Amino acid sequence: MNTDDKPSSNEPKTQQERVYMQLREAILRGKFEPGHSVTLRGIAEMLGVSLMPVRESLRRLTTERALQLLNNRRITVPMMTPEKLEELYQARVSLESYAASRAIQNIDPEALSYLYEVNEKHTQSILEDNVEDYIYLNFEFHRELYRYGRCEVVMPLIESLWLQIAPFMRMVHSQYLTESRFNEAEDKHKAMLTAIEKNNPAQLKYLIHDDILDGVRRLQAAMGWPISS
Amino acid sequence: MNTDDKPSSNEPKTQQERVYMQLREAILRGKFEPGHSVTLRGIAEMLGVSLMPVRESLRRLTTERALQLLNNRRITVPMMTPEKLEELYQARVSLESYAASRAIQNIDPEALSYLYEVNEKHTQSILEDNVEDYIYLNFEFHRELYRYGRCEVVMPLIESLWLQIAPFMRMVHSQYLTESRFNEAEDKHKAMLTAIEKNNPAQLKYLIHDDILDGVRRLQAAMGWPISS
DNA sequence: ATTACGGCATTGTGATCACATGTTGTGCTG
DNA sequence: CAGCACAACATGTGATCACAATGCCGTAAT
Repeated sequence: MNTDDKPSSNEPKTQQERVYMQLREAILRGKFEPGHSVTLRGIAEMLGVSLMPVRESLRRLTTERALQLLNNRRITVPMMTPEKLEELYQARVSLESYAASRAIQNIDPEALSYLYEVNEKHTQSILEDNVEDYIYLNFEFHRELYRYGRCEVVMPLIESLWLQIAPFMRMVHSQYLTESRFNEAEDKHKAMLTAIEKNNPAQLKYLIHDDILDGVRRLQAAMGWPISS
Repeated sequence: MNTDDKPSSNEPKTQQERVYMQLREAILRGKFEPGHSVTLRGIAEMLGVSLMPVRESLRRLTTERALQLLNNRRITVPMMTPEKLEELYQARVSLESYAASRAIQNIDPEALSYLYEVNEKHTQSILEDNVEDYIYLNFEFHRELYRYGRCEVVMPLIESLWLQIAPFMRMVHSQYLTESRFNEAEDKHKAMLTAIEKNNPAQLKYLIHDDILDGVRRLQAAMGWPISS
């Protein structure tokens, strides 16, 4: 009798969903190298499942532009170009600023403390030189923040953008290390939490813009590209 | 020898691609009714193909949020809510303004004349009460405009948003008829083309915002929802 | 008349095979 | 040694079957 209109449950029921989540997390951890090709049978063997769940998962990921389906029927991790990076930057700023401005009014003390906790782990990952944790926890912090904006339309778009830049976050990280060691005073995430506590949406949006731009600048530097305005 | 790195060719080679394009166009024509369920075998029988291409196509469309996969394993056309509409509005304005501002500098006279042509057909569809053409040609005009922005990242996001509102454009259209007949002076698309000719990005962005907002308002009215600011 | 139960039909998912296409390696030829 | 033809392999796509889960509907008990 339970018609159960909810779009989907949280715990994956199908293998396809599990495979998708695993691949997704792997991408968001920077485990996928740009330009490398991904094969159905390779993934299937790696995860110990048959081809079908992998097929559907990769179809999802190509739709989200996390992977690319060349017309030689080969699936690869897309490369980056200066033009794509510029677009990713603009789109992230627009959508994430919006998500943040919606979230700021719904963040209660409990949520805030959890954000502090995530950021603490993020900081730890930097000190420990754990690159994959660094990449993943950065996204996790942003996701946890925007979560309270309840953006059921915008959030999937943002996550699609994340999947597209994630493979290049290793370069951002390495650039991080070469140019300057982690500085507590420059903890942009912590500044965001302060802006939230002071209920200052404008400041929060500025910090998000700055945070995203910072990553873009590092990636441009690591790629040897000219730094945009 | 041709490695052919281009992401995909224009002409669909696989059945899955053909099925996807057909379903996509059907959605962008308003042929899919909100709340209705879509079945694999139903589509397969309708299009005369087997289950596999349909499976992959529907997986793509659910990823783009054009369709919804309930946890009863049923695929349906999503309903609209005031909150979703608000998000769709904000996201469309942000992304389409950006796409337009990028496009305006690349539109040559030839492109402009084609845009006039598309808009002419769009106007025709209104006068002929051809609802599906009206819905589709509206998107087609915007797509053709943004095309010259060469937004390979942002464009897929915009199209995802279009797929989500398309099923509700019939209501926008009917509201169009009830409140006021088509007025040549109110042809927003023509005003956009004028803004392009005068090379006025700010005006173009304003007109796009206004055009999108106009549709949102009509939908809100048709749904009996309060009109947002 | 209403509700609960049970059997049947429908539906998405998973598995397996066949196949067209593209890739790679190898040996022949100039 | 370079260039090319051809075979062997790898890979995504399509088709078909099996199956568990879900929905649907008629029947019967209260």
